[in-house]
Amino acid sequence: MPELPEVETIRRTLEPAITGRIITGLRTGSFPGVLGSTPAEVVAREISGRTITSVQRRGKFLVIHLNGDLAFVVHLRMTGRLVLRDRLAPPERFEHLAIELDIGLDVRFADQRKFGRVLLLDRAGLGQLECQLGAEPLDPEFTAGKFADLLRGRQGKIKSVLLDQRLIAGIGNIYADEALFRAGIHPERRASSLFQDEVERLHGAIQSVLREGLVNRGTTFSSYRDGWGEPGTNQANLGVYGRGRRGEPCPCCGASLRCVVVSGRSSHFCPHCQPAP
DNA sequence: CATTACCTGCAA
DNA sequence: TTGCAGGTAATG
Repeated sequence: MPELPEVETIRRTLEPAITGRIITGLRTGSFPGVLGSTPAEVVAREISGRTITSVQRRGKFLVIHLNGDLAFVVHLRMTGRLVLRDRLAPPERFEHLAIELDIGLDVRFADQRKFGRVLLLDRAGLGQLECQLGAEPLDPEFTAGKFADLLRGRQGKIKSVLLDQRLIAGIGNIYADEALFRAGIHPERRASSLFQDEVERLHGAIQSVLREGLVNRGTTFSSYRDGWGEPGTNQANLGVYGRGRRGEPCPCCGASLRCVVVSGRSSHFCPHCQPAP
């Protein structure tokens, strides 16, 4: 579900609604492990009375800053959701956590598969997170030249590089396949084998698929919802993702799309537009 | 690098 | 009933 466009869409829906609000309480459900190893009572005591000062995103992480150098760091993994609900609204399906705000609103975390986490971190914890993450692909500093530097000398497959959060933070399986398709590059090409024009095309394709995903408020196949619980519409904008398994026609040339496993992930591509290495 | 584990629901 | 899922950490 949640790659950069989805997490950023959630951030944009939450930010105006919860910035400046005071946390009044915390509720956990049947899976307190959502908070990591910190007991819920400890988290509740630490955050109660604190003000939400900003809502940021870094890669696929959502960061809810509180006054006094603490922050909730949320990772949705595959099926996590973060939604705003009235205090009196019935629990979400698979709800594991509710952060209660002073205006009668809850920030609720729900996750069918229990992979996602909501961690309370201090300044040191945020520093560790930051140093594990690579470039922000939509940041103006992420130029084609910087991208080329990342690829230089890398023997791994280009798709693995795109998915490696230590190199570029925020791309997942959907947008990786879409960017490679748009750039006409096979997912199993070696990163260092790309020619300069291919690097530039792929750089542009990464930015355009992410920007379009944002404009369309994310891709919803099943579980993804924005901060108000609404689905995105970018699924209608995809060229190859999810279509290789049934051999659907390439939207560009009509060839039968294919699906192979690359770095453990299903990878959809057009054998004609993206020639094998 | 490739495989497995973490979980659960859903489509084939 | 089996296999698969938008992610990542751990393991061989």
